[in-house]
Amino acid sequence: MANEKFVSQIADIESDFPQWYTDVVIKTKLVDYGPVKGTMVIRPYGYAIWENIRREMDARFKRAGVENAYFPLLIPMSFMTKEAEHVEGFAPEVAVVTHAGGTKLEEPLVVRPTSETIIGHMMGKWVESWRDLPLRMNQWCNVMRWEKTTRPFLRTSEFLWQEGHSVYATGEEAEAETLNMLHLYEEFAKNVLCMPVLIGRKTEKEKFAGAVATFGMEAMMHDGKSLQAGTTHYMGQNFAKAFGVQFTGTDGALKYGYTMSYGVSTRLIGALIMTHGDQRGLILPPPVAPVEVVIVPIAQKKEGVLEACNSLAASLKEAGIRVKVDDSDNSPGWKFNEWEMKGVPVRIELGPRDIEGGKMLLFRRDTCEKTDAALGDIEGVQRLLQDICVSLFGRAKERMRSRIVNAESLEELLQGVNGGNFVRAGWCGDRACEDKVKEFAQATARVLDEKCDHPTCLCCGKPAKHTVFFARAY
RNA sequence: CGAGGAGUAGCGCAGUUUGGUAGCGCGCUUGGUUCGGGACCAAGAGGUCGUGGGUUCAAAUCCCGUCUCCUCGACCA
Repeated sequence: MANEKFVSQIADIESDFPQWYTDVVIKTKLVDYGPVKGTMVIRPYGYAIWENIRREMDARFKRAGVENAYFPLLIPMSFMTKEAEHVEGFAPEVAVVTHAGGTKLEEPLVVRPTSETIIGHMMGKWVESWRDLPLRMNQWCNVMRWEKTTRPFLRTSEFLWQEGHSVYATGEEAEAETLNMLHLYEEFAKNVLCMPVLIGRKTEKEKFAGAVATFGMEAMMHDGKSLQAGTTHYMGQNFAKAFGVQFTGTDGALKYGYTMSYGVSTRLIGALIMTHGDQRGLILPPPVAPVEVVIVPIAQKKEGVLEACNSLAASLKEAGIRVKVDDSDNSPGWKFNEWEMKGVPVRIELGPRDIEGGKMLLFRRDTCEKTDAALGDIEGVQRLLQDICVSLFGRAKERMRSRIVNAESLEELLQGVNGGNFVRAGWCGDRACEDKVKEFAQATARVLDEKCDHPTCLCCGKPAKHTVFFARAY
């Protein structure tokens, strides 16, 4: 059987999903564990996925008019303490530099867990007039949060991300941008990651430390658990006031700006793996796959086989497809399994028989179906890649749709999440009821639905203020 | 920090009960035959047994200390 060894070494996909996940990530050589606890070394294949995500995301930011900038890794401790809620939220998980240059520092330096404070500090210097607004920036960088438990990509002490930060003259504009970026993320998830998401506002409990409102996009994993795949935050004037981000308006009055921020991280790679992957390993959506098409020569030492493969590869490359010819000395069976495990969307098998008959064999990773095609049918390959995108999104969307259930009581909610569902339920808005849900069903409020169509709170029975998507989360 | 488990070759493990030559599988190296779903043969390289101390003629093995990692909880993108 195909992949028997691999499958036998990993835990069952449904019953022990996190272990499956970790094994797959390590075995497919996306990452290694780093020497420091909770850190990962991202290998070239894994990093190439991130580079593709970054390229696609960057293009969208540029189109939206956001420019890239860079701010320092180390932040003075005093910056962190300027916004009360912010420091309270992040204090437990920051790494602090106390010594440098062989002496103890007068003021400790925080390794950034996020850059609101240092960017707020610089915005305070850069913004003077209404003409300076809006100021919209993004940075690609690494951040560090000393988490207690970690898992590659999903939660690591250090991770790569983009964080966008903007300041506007009015709250309405900043709030609108918060939603714009949320929708940008949603579109990105759909078209680049082929991953359906739920978007919406977060509860007070789940909101970013120091924000007025937080919005999130949540993706459903194979096992029905939820993964926060991106967030946007509206800060109001909280950070502007803490860092003196003031400007003179058209009326000559001195006013505080309104800030917002948004970010997605390498966690998206984890989301991809857990959304699309199967027992054979990864399934990567073509837009982010480091290799979109792998060509496996059969009997590659025979006259003309490698030449035919290389020539086909050249044509595909010409058409803008990321292609690789696996001319290594491994057996074809090995190569099939290796590249399936690594999630390459399309494999082309090309041997003496095909060359003679002017054919090639196409294998699509999402359904594991094989079809014949005319040798050199580049457009056919392009169509197939396109079809894989549609099909991946379609089946993930269908899975999510079929796994959203409604509940009117805690018992129903528990039953729902136990069955691997997202559960829609009414909520009165009280923190106590939210905590009760966590305690009773280990489920948390992921996002609030736009409409409220449940009459009562599932917990206390009082009139519902919101309809909430509850789920167990990673 | 609470509970449980594990440290022996690059990886996965056996050996520990009952002290006595450092083992197995995979991987790696070399040569050859192969190649349409994880091929085969032959030869070879590779180990401070986490670490400190103790008992002993003799410790991977017994005793005491210590460090690290993993899983589950509380915290979190």
